[in-house]
Amino acid sequence: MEDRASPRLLDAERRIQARLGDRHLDFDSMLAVSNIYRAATAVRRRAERGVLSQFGLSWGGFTTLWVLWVWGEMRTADLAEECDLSKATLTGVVKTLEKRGFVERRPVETDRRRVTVALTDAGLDAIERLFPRFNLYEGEVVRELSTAEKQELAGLLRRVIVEAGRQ
Amino acid sequence: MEDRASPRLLDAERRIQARLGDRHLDFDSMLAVSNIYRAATAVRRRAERGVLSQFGLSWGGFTTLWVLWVWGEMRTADLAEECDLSKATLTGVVKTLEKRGFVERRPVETDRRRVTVALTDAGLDAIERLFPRFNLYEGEVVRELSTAEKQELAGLLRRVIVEAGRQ
DNA sequence: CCAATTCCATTTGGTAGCAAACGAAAGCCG
DNA sequence: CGGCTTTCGTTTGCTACCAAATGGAATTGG
Repeated sequence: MEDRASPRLLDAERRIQARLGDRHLDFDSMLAVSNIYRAATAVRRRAERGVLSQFGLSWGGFTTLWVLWVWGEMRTADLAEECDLSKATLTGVVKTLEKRGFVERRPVETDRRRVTVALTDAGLDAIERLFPRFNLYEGEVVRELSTAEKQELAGLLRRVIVEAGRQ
Repeated sequence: MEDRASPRLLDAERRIQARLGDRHLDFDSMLAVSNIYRAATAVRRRAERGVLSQFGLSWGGFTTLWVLWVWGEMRTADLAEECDLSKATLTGVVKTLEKRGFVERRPVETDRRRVTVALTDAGLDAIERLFPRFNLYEGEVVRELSTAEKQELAGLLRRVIVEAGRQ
């Protein structure tokens, strides 16, 4: 692999191994995991500085808007689950989206503990204009990969998600 | 791919396409990108709730400790670069690590604007006990992948990192 | 029915993360 | 030198993120 060939990485591996003494180092797993994290950071950063900044949205804000667009009005708990956020975090994100006028909270008549969240007209307009651009951006960051490689990547990651998701 | 086969995902794809009308949807890129982000979140969450919580460290705190361990005392700017954080963020992380007693700031004699950061004895002890466990954890989250697949994954991600890194 | 429990979103208190503004220190150059 | 510019790390102001605590609302058992 090209990663293996990088002199910088070989140096790092040597240094780590030196500090570990004769203990085992699982370098392949280390590289896979750290690249997952680095890729996510790079991808998020680029999106937030590019497409998303035009609408004043964070990654989490965009995701929330997108989920509401695709699935429609939702209860807070389900929305959090779908966005892969804690309920506490979602409360904050929704607050920000409300401030921007993209989203509104609606009390549930039958159960006054509950609240649903739905897109406003402005929110609908924003996501409809934003999503095609976001999808183009997604295509750009994986432009170096063939269709088969994109699917391969998604599949490998999916297995990691499942494994890491167990508790 | 199994992703393709999931009825939930097919439903989502249909709903998105319905909202897009006849505009093009690059579903493969979308799936690749969103899985990168989901995997990173899952992996980070599991690490912070597991190994890292025992030492009261966040992902960023661990990374910083690890970089200092491998590369030794470093200037703030270089450390931020190596940890893939902004200088501002690193200031905060170092502050937390100082509070925990893992790290210390050292003024640079020859240039009083500069500061270096280095592990304390406690920090060295922590990372030496922590890293082997962390590396085991890394092995666990990618346990479903063969060595070749781990390398394949790392390589694919690397190409995404490079592409997303261009501004 | 009412008391105890469970369920729900929010609040609280903490860390992490960024960009932009700052202030101090070096360096530059006439 | 001595003023201008650049280079540092930090601060400021904001959003995001979590776990745990909270308080109001439903539900359940007796």
